[in-house]
Amino acid sequence: MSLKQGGKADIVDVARRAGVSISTVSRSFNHPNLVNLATRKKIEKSVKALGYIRNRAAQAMYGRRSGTIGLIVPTIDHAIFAEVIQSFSDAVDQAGFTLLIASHGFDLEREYTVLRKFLEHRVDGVALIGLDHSEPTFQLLEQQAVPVISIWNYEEDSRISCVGAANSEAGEMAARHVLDLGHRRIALVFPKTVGNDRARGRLEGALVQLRRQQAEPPESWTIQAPYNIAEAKEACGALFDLPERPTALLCGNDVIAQGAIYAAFQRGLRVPEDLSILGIGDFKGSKEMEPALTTIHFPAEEIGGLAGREMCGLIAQSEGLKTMGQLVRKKCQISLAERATCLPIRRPRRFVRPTAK
Amino acid sequence: MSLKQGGKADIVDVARRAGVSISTVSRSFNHPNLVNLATRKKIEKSVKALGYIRNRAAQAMYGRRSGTIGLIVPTIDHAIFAEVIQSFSDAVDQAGFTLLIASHGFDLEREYTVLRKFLEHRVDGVALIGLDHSEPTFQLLEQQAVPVISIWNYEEDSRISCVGAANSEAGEMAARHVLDLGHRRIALVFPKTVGNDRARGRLEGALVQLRRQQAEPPESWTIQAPYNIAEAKEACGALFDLPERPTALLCGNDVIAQGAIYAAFQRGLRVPEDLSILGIGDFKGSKEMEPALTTIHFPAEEIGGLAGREMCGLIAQSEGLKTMGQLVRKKCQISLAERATCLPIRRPRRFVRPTAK
DNA sequence: AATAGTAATGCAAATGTTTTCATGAAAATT
DNA sequence: AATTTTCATGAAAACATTTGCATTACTATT
Repeated sequence: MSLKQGGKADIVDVARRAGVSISTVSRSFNHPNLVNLATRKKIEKSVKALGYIRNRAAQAMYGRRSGTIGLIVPTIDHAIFAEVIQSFSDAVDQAGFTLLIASHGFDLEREYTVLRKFLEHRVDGVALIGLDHSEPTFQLLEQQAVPVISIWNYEEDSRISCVGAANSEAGEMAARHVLDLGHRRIALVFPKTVGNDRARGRLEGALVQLRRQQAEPPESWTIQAPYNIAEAKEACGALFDLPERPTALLCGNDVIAQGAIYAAFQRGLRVPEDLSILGIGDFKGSKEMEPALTTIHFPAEEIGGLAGREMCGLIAQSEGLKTMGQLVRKKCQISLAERATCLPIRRPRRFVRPTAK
Repeated sequence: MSLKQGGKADIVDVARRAGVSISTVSRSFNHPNLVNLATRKKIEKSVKALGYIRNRAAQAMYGRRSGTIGLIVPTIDHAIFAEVIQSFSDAVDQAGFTLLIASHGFDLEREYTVLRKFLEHRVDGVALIGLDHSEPTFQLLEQQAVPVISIWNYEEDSRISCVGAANSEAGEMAARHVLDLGHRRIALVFPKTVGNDRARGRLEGALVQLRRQQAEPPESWTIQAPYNIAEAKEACGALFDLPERPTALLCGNDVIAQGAIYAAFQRGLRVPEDLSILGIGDFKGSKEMEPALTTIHFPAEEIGGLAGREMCGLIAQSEGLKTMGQLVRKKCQISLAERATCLPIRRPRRFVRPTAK
C-alpha cells in the first residue's frame, strides 16, 4: 500500500512515507539548505525506497525552465554536423540541460515546423545551423522571444546571435592558396547553395578571389555535388573526363574533396602531382588521409562548445531581465592547413590558357 | 490588453478572445470533430492573432504522453552512430515524437545518469545502443516499466527488446572470409570490449572461427584501437613495423580499417597485394574508397528505422494494456561485401592492380 | 523575563492543460 | 405533441509540482 502500482510514486507518496509535507520534500530538492539535515536524510531514504523520480513536466508547468534546449540541424548523418552536435551537446549537458534534436534535411519549411514543435515543448533555448532561415522562422523566434543562437556561420550583421566562422573568408582563403601556388586552371565543386549560407558564402568568397585575379572558371568547371562521398566522387569523375582538365580543384567541403581524390585515383590521376585538391572544413580524419588533405581548418569542436556555453548564457540572461539583451556574435578563426594534396605549379602545362584581360 | 506581455498567450487568452470556454478550445485541438466548424474557425483565428503555442508540459502533466523519446548513444560523432541516429530520428519524427539525445562517451555510469534525467522528463520510451548496461540501468528500466529498445546488437536471450544484427556472426563471417582466401597469418585490430557488446561479439566470433581452423593470432597480433582514424592509423602502423607481418588484417570496424589502409599506404605497402584488409560495418563511403573496402555489410539505416518504428509500437502497446508485453527481437541480416581490399593468398606475387575503369 | 530574531516546516494558491460529467438546444423519432 | 437522440458547449476536477505566507519552536539579546 506504500507503493503505488506501476512504480510511479509521486511527491506526496514521498512526503507521506517520510512523514513530512510535500513542501518540505520539494524544498529539499530545490533549496536543500533551507531544510534540516535530518529531515533531508529521511526524505532521501523515502525517495530511494519508492524509486521516486521527479517530474520535470510539472516543474516546467509551474513556469520555471524546462531544462531543455532544442537543436535543429540540416542532417545528423554528416561529419560536419556530427562533430559540432557532439561538442554542443557536451557543453549544454555540462550545464544540466537536456538536448532535443531534430533534422530538417535542408528543407527550411520543415525547419519551421520543427521549431514550432520545440516551442510546444517549451525549450529554454533554440540553436540553429547557419543564418539562412525562412521569414516565418525569424518571426516566430522574435515573437516568442526565445533565446536563440546560430551555429557555424559568422556574419557581422546577422539577424540572430551567432557563433561560427566566416565562410566567405574560407572560400577566399582557399582560392588565394591555389592561386598563390600558381594555378590558373581551377575548377569548383560545391554543394547546393539555396538555403545554405555556409556553402554560398564559401563559393562566393572563392569566386570573388578568382575574379580578382582573372581566373574565374568556365561554366563547365563549376559543378554541384551533394553532401555525400558517392555522388561527389561521381560528379568529380565526370569533371575529370572532360577534354580539358583543371590543374586544381577547390572543393566546398572535405567530404567532396575525399570523393574527388577517390575519383582521381580511380582514373590513375596522381594527387597532387597531376591535380591539386583543396578541401574546406578539416573534418576528423582529413589529416590522416593518404595523401593528407590540404584544407581550410574550421575549429568545429570549439564552435560547438562555444555555442553551447553561449546558449546557456543567453538563457540565464533572459530569465534575469525582461529586456532582451543585445545579440552576441562570436567569430572563430579559421586557418589554412597545408598538407599533401596541393602542389605549386612549376613548368607550364601543355595547355596554358592565356590570361584573360 | 488582449495580448499578454511577452507574447506568452495561454489557452484562457485564446478562449476569451474567441468567446468560448477553454474546454472548447482544448477540444478543438484534440478532437476537432466534436466542435462546430464555425467555432473552430473562431478559435483558429484567435490562436493566430495571439501567436498561441500549446504547452506540451501541461499536457504531459495531465498524464498523457509527453511525446518524446530518449535516445542514449555512446557518442554522436561517429560514422556508425550518426547514420543510425539519423534513421531512428526520422522514424520517430514521422510518428510525431520529439527526440531527446544524449551521449555517454562509452561510460555506463554516465548512461545511468542520463537515463534518470530522461525519466525526469517523462520520455515515453527509451532507446539504447547495444545490450551491455549496468545493473542499476536495467533495474531502473524494469521498475519504471518504460518501453525500451536496444539498437544495433541482436541476441536471442537479450534482457530487453532489441533490433540489430548478430555481431558475433559478423566476426565469424569476417574470419571465415580471410581464412577461405587462404590466409593463416591474420592479425586483429579491435576497439576496447569492456561495456561494448558489439565489439566483444565481433572479436569473439572472429576468435572462435580462427581457433576452429588453428589460426589464432599471437598476442602481439591482436591489438586494440579506439574509435577514431588517427589512433587506429597509429596502432596499425606499429603493427606493420613489427618484424613479422600478417598477410591479412581483420578490423573491428570500417573506421579502423580505413586507418589501417592509410598506415599501409604510408609505409608503401600495397593493399591488397601485400596485405588484405577487412572491415566490419560498411559505413557510408566505404564502398567509394580506393581501393574499395571489403567489409561486412550492416544495414544501419534499416536497423535505425526499424528500431524507431518498433519503439513507437512498444509505446502504443504500453499505453493500451497495463501488462507489459513480450519482448520483441528483430534480427537484421548482415552480408559479406566483397570489394577490393582482400585477395586470396597466392605463392608468387603478381602485380595486379585492381581494375580501374 | 520579555522581546526580537531565526530556523524549519506546513498550508494553500498557482501553473496550463485534458477530460468527465452535466446541461441545454436542436433534430429525429414515436 | 411528447419523447428520445444527437450535438455543442461549459464547469470543475485532476495532473505534480513550486513558492509566498503563516506558524511554531527555539535561540539570542536586552
